[in-house]
Amino acid sequence: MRKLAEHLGVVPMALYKHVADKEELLDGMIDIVIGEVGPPADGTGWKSTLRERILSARQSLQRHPWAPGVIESRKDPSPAMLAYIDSVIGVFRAGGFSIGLTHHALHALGSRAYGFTPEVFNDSQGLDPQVLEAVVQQLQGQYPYVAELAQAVYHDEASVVGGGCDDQFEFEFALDLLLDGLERLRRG
Amino acid sequence: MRKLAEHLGVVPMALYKHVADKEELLDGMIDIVIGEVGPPADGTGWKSTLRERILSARQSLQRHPWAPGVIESRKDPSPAMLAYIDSVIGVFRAGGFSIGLTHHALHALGSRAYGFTPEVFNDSQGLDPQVLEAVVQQLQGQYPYVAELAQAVYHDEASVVGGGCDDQFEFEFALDLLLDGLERLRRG
DNA sequence: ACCTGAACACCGTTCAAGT
DNA sequence: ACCTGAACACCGTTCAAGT
Repeated sequence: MRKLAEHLGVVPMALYKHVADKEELLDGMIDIVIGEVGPPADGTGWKSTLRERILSARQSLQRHPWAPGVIESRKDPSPAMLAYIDSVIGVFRAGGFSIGLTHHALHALGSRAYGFTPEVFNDSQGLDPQVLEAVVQQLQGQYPYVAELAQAVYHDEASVVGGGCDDQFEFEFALDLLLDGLERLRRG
Repeated sequence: MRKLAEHLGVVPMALYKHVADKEELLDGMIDIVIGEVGPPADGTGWKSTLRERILSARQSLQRHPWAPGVIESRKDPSPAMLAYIDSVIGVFRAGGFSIGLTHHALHALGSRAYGFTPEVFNDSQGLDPQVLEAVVQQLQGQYPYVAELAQAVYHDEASVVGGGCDDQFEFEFALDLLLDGLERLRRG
């Protein structure tokens, strides 16, 4: 709040005439971001409709790196979140999913439904080949499998793409794994 | 830090003789939690081995509700995290997964590999039927699909289990969706 | 080796007051 | 209707000092 006030050239307490507290501010910020997500383009089957929509949400969120953390910290869904999730449920239902399966599907997608996945291990940024070599060397003894994986992901791909892994690919990989699995369950 | 110090009946600064800063304290705390996870019981195929291990990790984490949030906030993996993840990779590799597919699999599992999923919508706690009715009534207009789902999850199941959804079931549902999909890719 | 006290640089937020 | 100033109740952490 203090930083924002300073940025606006105003005293901290001036903000509290426009916003009840910090939580309300964050709620509003998220509402704007989610509101930027385009509507679902229908007519191509539930899977590709949902796929495009989720990837579109991902694009919106990528313009605001702070958003995932804030979204996770919300305790109640804001109106825009409800509207978005309502339309996602709508896609499932129109695609022939039962209410129960739709419910499980939402849980399975988790935050991915909003276009992001909170990453516990971050291996996406580029790494100096020399630093990598040293790290791998250190891991080798106690964590041989981690070392092997790090070697493969960074070193082997480094010559081609510049090292590290492709976040977009990983996101789509997991998304498709889930969507394909859900389609199978829907049919069964 | 101040709360912890008070809890220990000591002045805040006394803690800093045992720990460099708050981050180091949190690192140590999650090291202990991850260390509690039992070793993988081998000999039943990669899928059930990994399944049991992840569900065991989940059990450990459930004893410490603060753990998921702290794990996500770590920027570098602690030794126990590395050891755990090393053994998970080991299960994949022993099961015949290529390094590349193992890498994608880890990303797809995400925090689920550690036994938790950060939930963006929390519908697990029990709800007063009267409150539910009022909420559903309000949602009906603007968010019909959300209303329908809330109705189904809370009301219909309320007569049987007491309302809300079964976190354990949802976790296993998503986990199996991913593991089954990975098995299919491994074969292909 | 371990603990203490006072202080610093931060937070979000209240309250009473100003225009 | 909007902004201000001083203050409160918190944080994590430094520094110099005590046993």
